[in-house]
Amino acid sequence: MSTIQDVARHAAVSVSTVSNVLNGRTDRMRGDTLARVQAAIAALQFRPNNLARRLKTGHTPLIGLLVPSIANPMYGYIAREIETHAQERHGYRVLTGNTYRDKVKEDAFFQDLLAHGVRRVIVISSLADEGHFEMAVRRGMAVVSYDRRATPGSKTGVDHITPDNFEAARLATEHLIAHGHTRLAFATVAGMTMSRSAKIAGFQAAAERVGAQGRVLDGGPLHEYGDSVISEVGRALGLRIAGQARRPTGIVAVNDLMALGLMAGLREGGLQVPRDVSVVGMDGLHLSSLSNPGLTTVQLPIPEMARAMVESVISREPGAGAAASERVFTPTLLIERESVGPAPATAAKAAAGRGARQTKQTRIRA
Amino acid sequence: MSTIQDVARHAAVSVSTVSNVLNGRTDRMRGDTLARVQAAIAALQFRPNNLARRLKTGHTPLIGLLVPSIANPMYGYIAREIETHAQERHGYRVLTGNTYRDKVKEDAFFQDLLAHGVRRVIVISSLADEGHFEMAVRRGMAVVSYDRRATPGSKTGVDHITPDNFEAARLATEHLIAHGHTRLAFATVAGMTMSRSAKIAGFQAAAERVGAQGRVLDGGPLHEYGDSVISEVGRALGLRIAGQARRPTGIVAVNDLMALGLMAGLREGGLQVPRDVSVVGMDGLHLSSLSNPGLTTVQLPIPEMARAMVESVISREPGAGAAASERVFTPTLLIERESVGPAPATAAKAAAGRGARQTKQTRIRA
DNA sequence: ATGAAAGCGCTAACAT
DNA sequence: ATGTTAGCGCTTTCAT
Repeated sequence: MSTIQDVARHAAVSVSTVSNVLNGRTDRMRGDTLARVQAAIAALQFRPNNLARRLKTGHTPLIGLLVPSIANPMYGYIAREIETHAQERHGYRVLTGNTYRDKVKEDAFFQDLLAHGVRRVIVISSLADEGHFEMAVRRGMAVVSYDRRATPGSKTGVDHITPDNFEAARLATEHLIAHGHTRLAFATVAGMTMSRSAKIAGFQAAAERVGAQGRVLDGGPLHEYGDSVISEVGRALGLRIAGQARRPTGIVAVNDLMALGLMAGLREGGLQVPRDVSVVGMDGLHLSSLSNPGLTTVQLPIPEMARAMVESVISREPGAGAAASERVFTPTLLIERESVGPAPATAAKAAAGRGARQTKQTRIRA
Repeated sequence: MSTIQDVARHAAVSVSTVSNVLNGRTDRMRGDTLARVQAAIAALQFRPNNLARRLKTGHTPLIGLLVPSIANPMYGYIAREIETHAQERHGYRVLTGNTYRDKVKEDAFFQDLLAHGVRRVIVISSLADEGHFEMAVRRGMAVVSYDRRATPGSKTGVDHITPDNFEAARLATEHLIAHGHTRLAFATVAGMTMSRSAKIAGFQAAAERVGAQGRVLDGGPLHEYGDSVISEVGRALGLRIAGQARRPTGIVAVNDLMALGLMAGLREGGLQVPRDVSVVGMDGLHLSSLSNPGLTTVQLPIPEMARAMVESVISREPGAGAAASERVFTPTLLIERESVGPAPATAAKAAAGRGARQTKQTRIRA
């Protein structure tokens, strides 16, 4: 690998002149000098060393990305959108870390980012405590957090980008209500995060509007390996529900993976979706179109949010402890597939139509 | 952020002494000196700057990871295993890039890694040409490639870690044969990669052994957005197959996502799995346990391979153009679920048992 | 318009 | 046992 020195020698100029062309200050030199330097750069296949550059400038085109587990298709999707946008629009690369929702691992990741000179980080976490983010900001980082609201009044300087979880859950619940369901349930995992409680609130608001019953069913805690097994919690819950005498007829799942697991559990428990119970997911993962029956779900604007996070974290001055900002992405879409049917009580006359199962992928504006 | 200078001043020693404790050369000093330095480090919350360290040593604890798309659950899974192992066992962090199987993007990623001082990279690619990897090795990188065999006789110095694709496909096909299927097909996407052709060879070897018919069905090219939509190719293929008069009764899919899409397409075409046609996947993704019917699939030893890749890329001397090594992970497992049934011709007497669908998750040793 | 030189924070000879 | 010092490759005043 050739260095700036080699180029300077080759072009018979000083290193500062080379540095100037590298940094676009071409107006400070004669045209032929510029040409000579450029020729030398090409001839030597010179690539400036980011390391040295950053040691000097304190800036590096790297974004840290903290996710519970990249094996979770939802986070994989977000991560891909983030990486692609950061790379294509800003030339930034992404340093990804799996934290398994563990505070110690999150802290360690922040430490390492700092040591690597990374000053911009996007956090997808569910830890209630935002304390370590604030510490990071104090240490000179720009951080944006996904799927949680800003703590009111907090001056952390952490930006927040989040889907409108309340609205998403409300939408899902209204869809069930529109199909005649009144025995409603919300299926989630143990542990309350901001996004989960917002979803529950949206669910209950819709249920209360029509005076329907709205239970919250907690499938239990996540196994240590994070969310790639959230579907197993759903499966266990589905099995449990199938065994209940007076079970709900319409269920809103906290996310698509949960919904998929739930459907599997319900099936194993001898129930049919949507004949016996209807299920709605949230996320709008591509996977939801593959299930049998196809999962009706509320699609979140992932690419838009990913883009917003990248813009936010790159535009922000690292370490500037401004007031915490917050952007909520609200128009959510309901993708109608086959996992929702009429409530069993009124199902009789619709039963004749069963069997002619086709892909109805209507998009309804929120 | 305090520097090594601050620590030295605080402990009233020289920077080299601090550097020595940082690098474990504690035997070169008196116990009380060591204690003072450690106290100073703690007091100042000092964290060595990786940047500066690496500028000096030329070494940085970072691994580059190149994947077609992290949104593909299979790659997300591998990436998580790689990251976790690299981090926990070696303190390495991972810089991930999505390349969409595009040579230009792959090249650009290698360039950036070089500029960032990253000297170790794990490549999950399917590009036929390995030329740019060899270039990377020549430029001083240690690279290990997943899911492809070493080019015989090549002195590239690229390590290869791969599942035994031939054996995986053979196993899947034998399972179909054991259920009486003789009209067999292999479902894949357009474009021949090493791993795909190995799978096809395994499929055909099994088919030929019993004189069965073994067609290769190509669902068409992947949409530009890479493999998160490979299932759509499967869906289209499934639909096409459903319309064929003399269709196969047993299908081996190139991977789980393809199988899931295939089942959806078959279903949309009015066919039932496994009554009308049986399907076997390959990968063993957790998702395959969620489908309806549950997907019978050949499980690949992902965690083991991920670990091997990390060990390989970390232990190898960067830039050392040794002979290309190759490790094939062979004992593959067949996970039996519900997507395989008896071939239709002999299905009559088994038909009575249908309906009592339960989760049979037997593991058969390969 | 171009060059000389001082570091950025750290490591590792090479002193002492 | 501990300290001094010369860089790693680059950017950026400050000179010329």
